[in-house]
Amino acid sequence: MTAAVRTRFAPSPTGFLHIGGLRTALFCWLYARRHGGRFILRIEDTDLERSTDEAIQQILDGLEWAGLAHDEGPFYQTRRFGRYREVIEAMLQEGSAYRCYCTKEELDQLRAAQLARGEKPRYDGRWRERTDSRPGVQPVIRFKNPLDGEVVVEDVVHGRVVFQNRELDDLIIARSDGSPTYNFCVVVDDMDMDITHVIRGDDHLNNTPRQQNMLEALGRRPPVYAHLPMILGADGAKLSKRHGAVSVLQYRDEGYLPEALLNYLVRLGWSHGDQEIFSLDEMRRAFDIADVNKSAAAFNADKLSWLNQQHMMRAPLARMIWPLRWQLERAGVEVEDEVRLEQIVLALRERVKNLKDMAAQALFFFRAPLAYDEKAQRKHVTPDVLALWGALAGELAALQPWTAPALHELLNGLAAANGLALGKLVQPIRLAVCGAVVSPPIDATLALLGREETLSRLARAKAAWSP
RNA sequence: GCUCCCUUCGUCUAGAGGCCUAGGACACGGCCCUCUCAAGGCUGUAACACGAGUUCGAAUCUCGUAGGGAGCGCCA
Repeated sequence: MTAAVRTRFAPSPTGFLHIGGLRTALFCWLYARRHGGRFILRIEDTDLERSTDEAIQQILDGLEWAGLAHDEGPFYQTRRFGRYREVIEAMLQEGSAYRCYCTKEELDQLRAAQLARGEKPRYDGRWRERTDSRPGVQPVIRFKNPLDGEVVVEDVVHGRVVFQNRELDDLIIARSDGSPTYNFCVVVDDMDMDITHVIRGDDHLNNTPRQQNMLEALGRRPPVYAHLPMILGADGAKLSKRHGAVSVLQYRDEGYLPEALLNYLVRLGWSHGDQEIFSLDEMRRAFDIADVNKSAAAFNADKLSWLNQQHMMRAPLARMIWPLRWQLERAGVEVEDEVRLEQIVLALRERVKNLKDMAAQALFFFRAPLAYDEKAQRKHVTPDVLALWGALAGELAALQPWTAPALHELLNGLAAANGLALGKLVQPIRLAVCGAVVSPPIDATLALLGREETLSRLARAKAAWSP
């Protein structure tokens, strides 16, 4: 029996959760779910200067909105300082770590000199074998990295990556104030939390050999590593605020369904034959970390939009209600009637790309238009049609029942009887009730609007349009 | 600068030596459907970075070159 899969997502709360982080979380989550394992959330907040509670909350909110529930945690590194100290003490005892009394100035000087010589800047190990100390200097603790030989990282996505130990220097694992550093905490945490699969961005690939060396010094076998390709901005440059390095919560605000965002993200670097649209369940069943490819992917907002619409068209109506209602509220309209909301979803979901637009397009169902599109008015409102408005109003008033099919029949009949193409009759009506000439089919629109409101808007329009 | 990683249509990708005159999707163009807008159907334009090898045969293997990215912090 193989050990249960345990993955972790370990963001540092120095900013919001963005697309890249969410994708990493998604892959960790999917992999754990796929294998009946556990998904652990760990907050890497050892940078006391830059970590904030707001950022932590944002990350939690973002993951919750996305539906990526963790099974354990969140664990905070700041609450584990005692444990780190304990491990460092042990390493000092058995000689895999040592105190270094170099000053920052000294190190800066060393770096500058190396750079000037065209060398890779790195610590030269000058305190590695010393046992004395330097009065007045608080030492840092460094890990004693092997001097020669190689470290082989067996990466699930990149394959075998070999590093030479002589390229690696003795990194600092505890600052002079005693606080532990990232590369060390990760190792201890992954070890203590029994993480079996470390899935993270490939910007960490270069950290991996040192982490593996530390793990070895601690007497542990390395976990399985999977380094995911980066996500680039639409122009192929590094993701920045302009591109989509915005909080994932902003996607919620813009009217995206989380399952659509996740679907978009899962296809960045991963594929399953020719399939483009995945439900969460399908993703879970089909996903395998071994199918992830190596190259960075550019973010494409058009495709995300398309996917969002596809998911809206496929979603159960009930699932669409709360986000639509939320968007409507943000647009200033409170709606209680869920049946009506469902009908609106039905009428609009194939004509908009997101819920925010859906709410905007739905507004006329709740508020009569304040103005009419002038261009459309010039084009569609003719004396011929206006002459029919009396008859139209009369027939509408008498129509039984007030349903889309009945309305359809009525409009068709009226147009035919007067030798008009249906469009000639319908566009002015559309303009009268919506204020514009874009809406769902007119029969469905009027059916949803109701008889009373329809008649009142027709009358208002007629008054506004009559010379 | 050094080390590591990456390289198929504009973009996301399929492709694991012959199935490839390179497939799908988004976007873009055309046609159809049609009361508007969409959605949908059909269809078109468009790619193996370059150069050497290996092989009967290479998008697929090897080596170079070029381009891009990451790391080299008492940041994570």
